[in-house]
Amino acid sequence: MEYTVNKLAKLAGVSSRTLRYYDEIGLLTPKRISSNGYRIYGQKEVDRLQQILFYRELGVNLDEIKRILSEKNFDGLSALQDHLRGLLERKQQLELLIENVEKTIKAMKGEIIMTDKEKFQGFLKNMVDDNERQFGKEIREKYGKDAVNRSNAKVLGMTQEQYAALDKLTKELNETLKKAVEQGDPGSPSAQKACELHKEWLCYFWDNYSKEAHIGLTQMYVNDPRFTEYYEKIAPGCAVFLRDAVAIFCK
Amino acid sequence: MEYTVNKLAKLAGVSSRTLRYYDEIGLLTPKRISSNGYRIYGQKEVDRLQQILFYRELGVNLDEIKRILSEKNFDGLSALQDHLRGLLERKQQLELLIENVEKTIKAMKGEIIMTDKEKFQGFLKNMVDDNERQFGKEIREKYGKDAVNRSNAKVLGMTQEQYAALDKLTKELNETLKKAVEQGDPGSPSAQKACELHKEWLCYFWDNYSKEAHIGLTQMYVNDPRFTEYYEKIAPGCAVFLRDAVAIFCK
DNA sequence: TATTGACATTAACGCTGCGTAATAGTTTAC
DNA sequence: GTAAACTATTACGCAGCGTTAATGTCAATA
Repeated sequence: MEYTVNKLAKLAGVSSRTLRYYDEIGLLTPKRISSNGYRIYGQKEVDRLQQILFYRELGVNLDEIKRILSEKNFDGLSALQDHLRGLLERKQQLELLIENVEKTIKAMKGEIIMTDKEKFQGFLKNMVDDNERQFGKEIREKYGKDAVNRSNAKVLGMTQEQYAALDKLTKELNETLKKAVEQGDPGSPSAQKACELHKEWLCYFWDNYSKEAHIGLTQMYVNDPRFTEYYEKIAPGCAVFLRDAVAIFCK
Repeated sequence: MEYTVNKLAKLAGVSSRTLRYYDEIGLLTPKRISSNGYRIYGQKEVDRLQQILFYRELGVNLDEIKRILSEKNFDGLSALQDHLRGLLERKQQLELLIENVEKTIKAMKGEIIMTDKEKFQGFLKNMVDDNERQFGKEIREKYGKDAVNRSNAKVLGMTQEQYAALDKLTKELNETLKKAVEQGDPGSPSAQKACELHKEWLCYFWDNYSKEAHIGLTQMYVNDPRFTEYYEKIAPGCAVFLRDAVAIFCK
């Protein structure tokens, strides 16, 4: 049985271009060239193509396949074992990458939840203010200021103590941070204090803290203009400063 | 602070070629070009490069990075989530590949152990024959023929029963296979019987049998000339026939 | 028999993200 | 003043083909 390029291509499920390419690189040369210049393949070539595709499917590159098939002693086993090592390495790298991306996404989400909460706090504050303007002390008389706060806190899914503590912590963090930035040294005690506070603060939003995530998050502050902007409001250069400080803090 | 290519390159830990390339594709254009034609980068460019490298580290391609950074609303989160999906897909493909390679390696090892055992059997047989020729019935008198066999079997790490059973099974398999090939139909009862025997036979070498591995192994018989040769001795076209029969058998 | 459509051929660019020359001009250091 | 160190542009190379483009050949039909 003899085949032209397309016949063989269809038989093996590859493109004719692929066969020409394999001819070009000397991986699979036709049995003969007919008088009209057509490539003619025979049974031996079909078999060899099968072997080629077999290894190709396993991700072996064409040069390697050529080597494997050309070697008399045909040690496909150790070739595949080498290949497997490469694949496992690639897998490890990929897994590392995925882990990083997931961590980053988590950090971003943490930030978004936080900013959402802040927005929501602002919204509630306005509502309370409006209520107060509209109804004067009525509301306070009915529920008491603490009751309103309690309700706000509840909506946010926190106990009032937590809420108050977070509020206090946020202010403390921002102040400490501001002062530290003014001093200018990311390694200074006040900067490191700010890092400690930032870590505490983070734990309000994160289920599990890790140094890497902390470093990643502060890098995010620098990379993402939206977050940078937020921190620029506290002090100019604050995002970069915090990142550098946290890098020292986590070392 | 202003930087020429190499300054910025060293600062960011990339090559100057990379920066020129980023300029070429419009990913990072210098702040200005000085009178001598040198690229001059400013602080803004440094920051942008940081962002670029941040995403690059996560495996995002340059076009995508350009898109992310150019978008006003800068939704890095969903971009990363998209990216993550791609990565997970790649991981899955890679894992599939690894599984296949491992399976193939296992099959090859099974075969090699088998061929080694065959060689060893041949070797032992010769030894026994030689001994018999040299020492006539001396050996048999000393240990008895069964004792020699027992010792042979022991060297092979099998009980004598196992050894005999395997031997019998191998012969039965080969005969059945030969007849089936002569009949020519991989779906025929005798062919399927051969498959059943081949499965049994395999279980002498494999700890855990699977249909996929069985199919993979018989494909190996076709792909690997060394194995093909072995089966060709039983009957012409035997390897291909067995593969096709097992494909039906495992269906 | 002339034409058409399905095939075949070679040659060439394109993709990704740069590495690596080659060639030539500029700035800096001694 | 000259050499060393830097800058620039241009362009090939990498892997494995996909994809035109321009052209030739074969089998079948009008």
